Amino acid sequence: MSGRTVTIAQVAKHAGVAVSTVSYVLSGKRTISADTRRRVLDSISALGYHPHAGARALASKRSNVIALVLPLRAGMHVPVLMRFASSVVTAARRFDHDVLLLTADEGTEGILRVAASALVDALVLMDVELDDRRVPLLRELAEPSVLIGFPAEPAGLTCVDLDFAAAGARCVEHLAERGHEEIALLGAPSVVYDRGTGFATRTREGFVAALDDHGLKGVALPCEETFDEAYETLRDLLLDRPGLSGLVVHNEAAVGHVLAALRQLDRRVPHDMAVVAICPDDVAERASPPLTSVLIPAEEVGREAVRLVMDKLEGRTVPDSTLLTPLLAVRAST
Amino acid sequence: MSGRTVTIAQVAKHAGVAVSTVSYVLSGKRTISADTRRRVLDSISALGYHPHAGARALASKRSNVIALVLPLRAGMHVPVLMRFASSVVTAARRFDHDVLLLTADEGTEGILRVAASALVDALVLMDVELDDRRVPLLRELAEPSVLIGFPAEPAGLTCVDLDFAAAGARCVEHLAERGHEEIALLGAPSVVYDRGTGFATRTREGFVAALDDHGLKGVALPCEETFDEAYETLRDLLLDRPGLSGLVVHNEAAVGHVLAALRQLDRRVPHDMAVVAICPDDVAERASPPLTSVLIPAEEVGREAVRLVMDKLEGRTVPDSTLLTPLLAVRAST
DNA sequence: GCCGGTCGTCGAAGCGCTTCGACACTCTCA
DNA sequence: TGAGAGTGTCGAAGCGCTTCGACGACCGGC
Repeated sequence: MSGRTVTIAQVAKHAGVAVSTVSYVLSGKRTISADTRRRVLDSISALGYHPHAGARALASKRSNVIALVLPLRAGMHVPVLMRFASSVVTAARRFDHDVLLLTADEGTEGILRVAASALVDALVLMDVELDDRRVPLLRELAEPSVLIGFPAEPAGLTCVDLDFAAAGARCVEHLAERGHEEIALLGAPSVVYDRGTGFATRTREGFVAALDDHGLKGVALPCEETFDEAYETLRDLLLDRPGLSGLVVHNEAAVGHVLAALRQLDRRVPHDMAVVAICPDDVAERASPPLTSVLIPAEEVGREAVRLVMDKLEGRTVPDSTLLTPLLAVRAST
Repeated sequence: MSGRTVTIAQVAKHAGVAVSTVSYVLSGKRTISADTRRRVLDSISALGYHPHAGARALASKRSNVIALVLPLRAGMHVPVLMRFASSVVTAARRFDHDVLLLTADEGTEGILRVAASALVDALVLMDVELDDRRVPLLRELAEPSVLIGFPAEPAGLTCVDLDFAAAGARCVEHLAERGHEEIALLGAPSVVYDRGTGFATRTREGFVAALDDHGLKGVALPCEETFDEAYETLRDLLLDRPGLSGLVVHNEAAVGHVLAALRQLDRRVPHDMAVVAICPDDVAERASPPLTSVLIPAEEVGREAVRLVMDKLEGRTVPDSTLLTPLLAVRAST
């Protein structure tokens, strides 16, 4: 509001107290009388004071900024990533922290840079690969970090994610309950499996294991994200397995194509083919018909990641691994 | 690399020079002999020195961070937004700046906070509405800002965007050249028009004006983003206008549905219906058939926004308005 | 009535960096 | 040969904040 950068000294003068008193009012680290506190707070809002972030960081060794490392690689579904990202920002603000956005082009260099320069206090990493180049660096860093997703060797790291194995299994279970005996999983594009991305692999493992448990026949296939490729995959699948009556789709970008392809192939949903999706709620709801789905709790994951990283910042010990239980919402497609 | 935070004083000692000399080597603001410079740079890498961001910001009054304000509102196509965002990050790094991510939930408060606390030097705002609540604030701020998109009253602001009016017109022109006489624009969801978002409105205006110029018949309609709604819109449109032979689709999320609906309605592309899309290249290429499209040059827009904001930071004067010329790529759909 | 213990506040010492003025040199040119 | 103009480097003064130790004032207990 007012002219040029207001400093804590001006606030102190205006309120008739010492600079340190203003600081203690703001941080609450020492008791301040109600009267003084009010005078100080009044002065702060009268002058429109905002503490200088750099000065604060220098003196307190805390920048109140966390890094969000978001590679945005091929085959990742961007809207889903953004829901994570957005919930990380919201959650961070609750802890009075801001979020610095790091993308992949700088590689691990960028992580080192923002950590070593004390630009950030802590890091949240998304889109984690099984064999992730960032992981060794994280182990060396003094700054705490939390991964959204699991690398192959998560020992000593803090990871949080939906329990995708349980999600895959939950879909099978649901279809088994509905009496289906032969089902298929259409997953991520094959490039995602090739890269060894954890969530895709783990869903498939959970799916395959559950097939066994329930005595069902079935198969797990990758699924590309163009209509034509999805169509072909599905057509071949139906030729191969005429008894197929249930489909689990774990691919937000392809789910629309799969439904269109089923339409084209004259399979009605759910009458001729039951479909369960693993995707965010809004995608499932907007499909036609609305899809029974295991929702990806993006908000919860982001919030949890921030909570964990803040706990680590405060020196509290946190569990290495946090798996969120999948929830299945029944809609019109099964 | 090394133990704990290395300071400039340690580098100076290691290199046998004064602290200020190290600083000048880093900033290049005074001439330093080649010999000294080398000794200093060697010490820097030997010790693994990274300047403390907070200290630097405090002393230099520059944080080397810019804010990216990204509301993520309903109806916006997230992957497109993220390409902008990602190119902003990349471009900012070229200028040795990092990017702080701000979302909408804090409202204009957040903008004021990061600017007043000197957390950021400048701001880039995305997803600008015609009547944007953030605009008045920007005018008051000492920090320079650039908008990606145009508000209704852009005087005194710096705005950059694709020239959507020209894009709409370019599509019409292309279809006119191909001999089509009656065409339609399927645009954003109606909520986006209702909100008065600039790019949707301006495309429509360009489209309508070009219709006139080329003596074509046609109509511009909003288009929702579920298959069913897109299907209905299209079916009604075809009933209404049996002579319709060309379609312009300006809606990344719906373009797949429109193609699926045309398939379902037995209209082959491009034989029975020519389709031009306004969307990123990869969406156009991945469609079946690949779509003739006006590409949204996300990378270029982001880069340009950063260039402008850096120019303003340096005190250079910049044009109020930067419109990027649309480029049409002909593919299989026309 | 004195002692020890909070409570509330202050002053000062940094935090790690940039930048300004000063200064010792080395060249040039008169 | 000496004045003037660069060069290259240094020391010190901040930048705005947090935090530590100090110190009155006030409390209850003996």
